[in-house]
Amino acid sequence: MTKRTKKTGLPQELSVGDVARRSGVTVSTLHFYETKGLVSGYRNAGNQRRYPRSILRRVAVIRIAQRAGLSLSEIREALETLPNGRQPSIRDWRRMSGAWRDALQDRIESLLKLRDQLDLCIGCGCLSLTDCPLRNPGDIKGKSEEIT
Amino acid sequence: MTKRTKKTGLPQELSVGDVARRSGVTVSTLHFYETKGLVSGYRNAGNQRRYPRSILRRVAVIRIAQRAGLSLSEIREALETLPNGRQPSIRDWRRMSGAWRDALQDRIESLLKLRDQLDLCIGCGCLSLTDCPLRNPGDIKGKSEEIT
DNA sequence: CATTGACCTCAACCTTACCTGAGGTTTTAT
DNA sequence: ATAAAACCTCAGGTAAGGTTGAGGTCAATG
Repeated sequence: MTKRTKKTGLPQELSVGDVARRSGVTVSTLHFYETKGLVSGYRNAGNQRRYPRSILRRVAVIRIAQRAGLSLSEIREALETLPNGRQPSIRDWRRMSGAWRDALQDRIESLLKLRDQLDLCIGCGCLSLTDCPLRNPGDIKGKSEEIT
Repeated sequence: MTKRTKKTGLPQELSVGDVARRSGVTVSTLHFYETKGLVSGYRNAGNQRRYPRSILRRVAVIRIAQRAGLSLSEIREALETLPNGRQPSIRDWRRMSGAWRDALQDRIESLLKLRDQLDLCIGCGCLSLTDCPLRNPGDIKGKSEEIT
C-alpha cells in the first residue's frame, strides 16, 4: 500500500496494487490497459507506476462501457476525444455515456426482436428457410427452390 | 454440386459445399463445427463428407442459439441431450429454444438494467463508488473509507 | 539492515470462433 | 480422357481480452 497522507488517511497517489484493489480489476489487466492506451500514469523514482485518483473513475468508465458492449478499442477512441488527455468531466461523461446508451439500446432492440421471433417460432417449430424470420434475419427471400 | 435426383431436382445427400451454400456458413466453419462435435455426417467412398438434409436445420439451430448468446460448447451440450443423436424434432426444438429464450431474456434484462442505470447516471455523472449503481453492480456497500 | 511483499519487463500462453494455405485426392464436366 | 472444380488433412494464423511465469528490482516493516 502506498503511504498515506497523515491528515486524511487517503493516499494522494495510487500504486497499481491500490488501483487494482479499489477498482476491481487485476494488476495484469491494468498493465494490459496501459499497453492498449486506455490508461496511463507516471513513474516514481524507482520506475513503479503511480496514478492520480482520477484513474479510478476512468477504470469505472471503461468497465461500464464494456458491459454496454463496446470493444476496448472503441472505448479508447471515445476516451481519446477528451481534450488533451483530460480525465472525463461530468460533461464528457454525459456525452460519451449518451452515445453508449444509444448503442446499448440498439443491441437490446435486436435481442428483443430475436426473442420475439423465438416466441413465435417455438410454437411452430418450422424453421422454414424461406419463411421463418429466425432463419432469415435479413428478410431476404430465398430462391425459388425449396431448401429444407 | 452433388448429383440430383431426377424426379425432384433436390439432392438427397449434401456435400459440404452444398451445405455451406444453403446454410450460409463457410466450408471451413462446417469442418470446425465437426471438430467441436456440433455436426456430423458420413463419408462417401472417396472420403468426402456427405450429410442428410437435416443438417440444414441443425446448422440453423446452431446459428440461432449463437445469436441468442450461447457459446458453441453450450450449444453442443444442448444438442447432445437429443436422444441417440437424433436430429431435433419439433418437440426437441421447442424444449431447447424455450430454454434459450429464457437465457436470452436474462441477458436482455441485465442490459435493460444497465441502460436504466445509465439513464439515471448520465444526468448526475457522479459515478460514486459506494452509491452509484453503475459502479456497484452487485449492490455491495463499500468499506467505511471513501474511495473516489 | 535484512527480509518480504509489491513491482518491473518481456515473452509465452489461454480461450473462443473461426480462416488460410500447402500439398494431395476425388468428382464432375467437356 | 482430361482438365477444372471441389474435397481432403493438417499445421499455423487471427483477433480480443487477458493471464502466467521467469528473472530481477524496489520499498515498507521488524
